[in-house]
Amino acid sequence: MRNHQATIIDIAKTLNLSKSTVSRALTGHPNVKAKTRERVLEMADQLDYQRNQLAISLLTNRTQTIGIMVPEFLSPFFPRVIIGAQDVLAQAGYNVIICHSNESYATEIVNARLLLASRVDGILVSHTKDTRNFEHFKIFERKGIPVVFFNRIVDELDVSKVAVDDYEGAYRAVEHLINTGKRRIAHLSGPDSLLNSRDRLNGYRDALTDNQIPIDPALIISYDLTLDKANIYVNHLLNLPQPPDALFAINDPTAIEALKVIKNRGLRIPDDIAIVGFSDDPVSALIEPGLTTVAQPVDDIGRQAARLLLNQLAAEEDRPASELVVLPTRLIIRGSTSSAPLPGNPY
Amino acid sequence: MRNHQATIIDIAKTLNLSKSTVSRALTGHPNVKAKTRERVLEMADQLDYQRNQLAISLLTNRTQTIGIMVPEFLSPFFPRVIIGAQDVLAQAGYNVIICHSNESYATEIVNARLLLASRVDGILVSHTKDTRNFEHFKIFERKGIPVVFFNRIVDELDVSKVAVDDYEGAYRAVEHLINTGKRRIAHLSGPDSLLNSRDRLNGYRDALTDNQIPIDPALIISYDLTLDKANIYVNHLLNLPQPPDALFAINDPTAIEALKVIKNRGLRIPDDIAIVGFSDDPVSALIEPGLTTVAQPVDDIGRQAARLLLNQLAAEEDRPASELVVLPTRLIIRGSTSSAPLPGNPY
DNA sequence: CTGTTAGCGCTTTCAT
DNA sequence: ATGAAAGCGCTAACAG
Repeated sequence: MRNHQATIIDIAKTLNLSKSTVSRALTGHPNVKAKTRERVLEMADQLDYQRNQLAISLLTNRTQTIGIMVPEFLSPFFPRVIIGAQDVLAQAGYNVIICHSNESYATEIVNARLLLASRVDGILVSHTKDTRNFEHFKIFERKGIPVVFFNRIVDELDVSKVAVDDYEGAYRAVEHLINTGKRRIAHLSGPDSLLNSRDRLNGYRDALTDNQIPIDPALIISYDLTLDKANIYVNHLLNLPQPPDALFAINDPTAIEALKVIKNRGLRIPDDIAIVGFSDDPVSALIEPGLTTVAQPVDDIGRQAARLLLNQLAAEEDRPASELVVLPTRLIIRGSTSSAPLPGNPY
Repeated sequence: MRNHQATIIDIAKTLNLSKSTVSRALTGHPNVKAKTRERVLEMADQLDYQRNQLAISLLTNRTQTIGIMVPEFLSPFFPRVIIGAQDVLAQAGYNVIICHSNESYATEIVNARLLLASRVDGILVSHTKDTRNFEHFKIFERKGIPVVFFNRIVDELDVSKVAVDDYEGAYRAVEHLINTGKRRIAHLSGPDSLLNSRDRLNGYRDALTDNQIPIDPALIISYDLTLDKANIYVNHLLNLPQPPDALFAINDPTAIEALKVIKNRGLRIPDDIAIVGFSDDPVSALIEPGLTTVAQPVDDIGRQAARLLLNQLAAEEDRPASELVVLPTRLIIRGSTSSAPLPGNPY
């Protein structure tokens, strides 16, 4: 059974004060006699009083709560982003509600409604791979609730965004493969609905073209990020009449799945086929061989996104112009592309 | 700038109705003319109306929100538990606020206050390794807000709890090491403040004793789960005059850290030294050699904890008796203890 | 079927 | 320095 939760009225009654005075004492208003404040504080403590944030939020139209929407958080990427964001937001006095949509567009819409009903003051979003309509985010904009996209960002919304330089990261990765002598470089790409997926694909293409390597459409496979599909596609690539001598994967989980398949088939990595991933998930340093990968500043993505949101929140009057932050990536070379790791390489 | 958010009063005014009628139409109350309901719904849609959950919560004294407190969520364990719990809770119409205390007792207390002020209907808790005083959880109990502990549970609170059979899991793991011929089995244990740490230690001890192997205190090291310390302790163990021939680690991250140290020193696994972890983090199957580990039903821990909480929530009158659920573990044998994996082993 | 009224817990004028 | 009263958005009696 739910017990009665102490309210300022309870404190007021016991102390023979008005609730106004109690409220003032509790919030640190100057116009309260020191003695009175002391008595109020003591009684509040004694009654296990906790201010009811709901009532305050209803009054002020501010919940001090930020919603974070991510497509999943089983892989280590999004939890790390969330931790970074939460750190910055907590410092500014904001709480956080986390929603994960499990890569489902329908769930994402439900979650958006939920955050709207919870009256969050702003949201941080990385959309699902199936999201092509962004109407449910525009509602926030119309209501003046700031939205910041991160990692998976969208052109068609005029909001602040944080991304990494996916094009550049992909370009450098493929360039590295070319430098190690690879020529038939396959790309296991993500769905076309994701901008970062398209950017990485473009980086891959341009790196090949700039190095006079023709693009072979048979070596480019776009898939929906479901790992068992990755398995199928890697096998498909290896069964080609002219199989690839290198694979650039859209992300680390995909690369690791590929690595497993390739090892199972008894091929040598990187001699028969080299592999590069994207993100530098912690696993990538632990597996054998270590996975060469494009590292993203994961924490920073969250921190920056939170800061952009705070910028929007700070503006009392009309919304400040939206900002775009693009963070750099860093190629980390490990055994999956280089049998003799460079000396001095910290990995 | 924050725009005005449509309220039922806005709808009522535009339609020349009373707000009660609008409220009834919106909540699906039967006593509304079909035509009226239709007009209300249409106008609500047109105005981007979203019910204000704050107002309802203030009225009903129910927020339909559950707080989940975890010590960290960088390792994959807690995110997986949270996903399981969230799944069950969402089905019952509850939202979730996630707090992580970063293994800090002080942060945990702050988070508890926060959840109290947010008026959550219940909480799921796994406490920090530094939590020895549980007063901040007793406040919930006093207010009649149900609390369920999971994974890291506590004897001194009379609440529902979900754990795995840590003792049994540890016992079987050590027994397995003995069966493979190991005799000097070290244990890298967790802090004494965690019950599951103590239980695993007891399982380790009893397995040795039952097999007539004397317990050597020099081989038991209790540490604070900070991975760089694990590194130091593993080196320390290997430097002993009589180094261990096997290591049972409190969890997989510790085991993997040990594995790295041991490989770096050029020792053979499992011949020179075998390793067993605890939890079966996904990494454990990917590293080389694969890590033998005690698997926990991670999803189920979250689901069960959520169910126990719903049981408490469902009870209108006095609180139902608290329940204890102990889930089984399963030993998964991989290369770190067995150079020739058993045929038919799915891993 | 619809309108009126009270009140959830709190902050904030406006009086005193 | 303190009290009285209004009101945030909503639901739920209570009237009609």
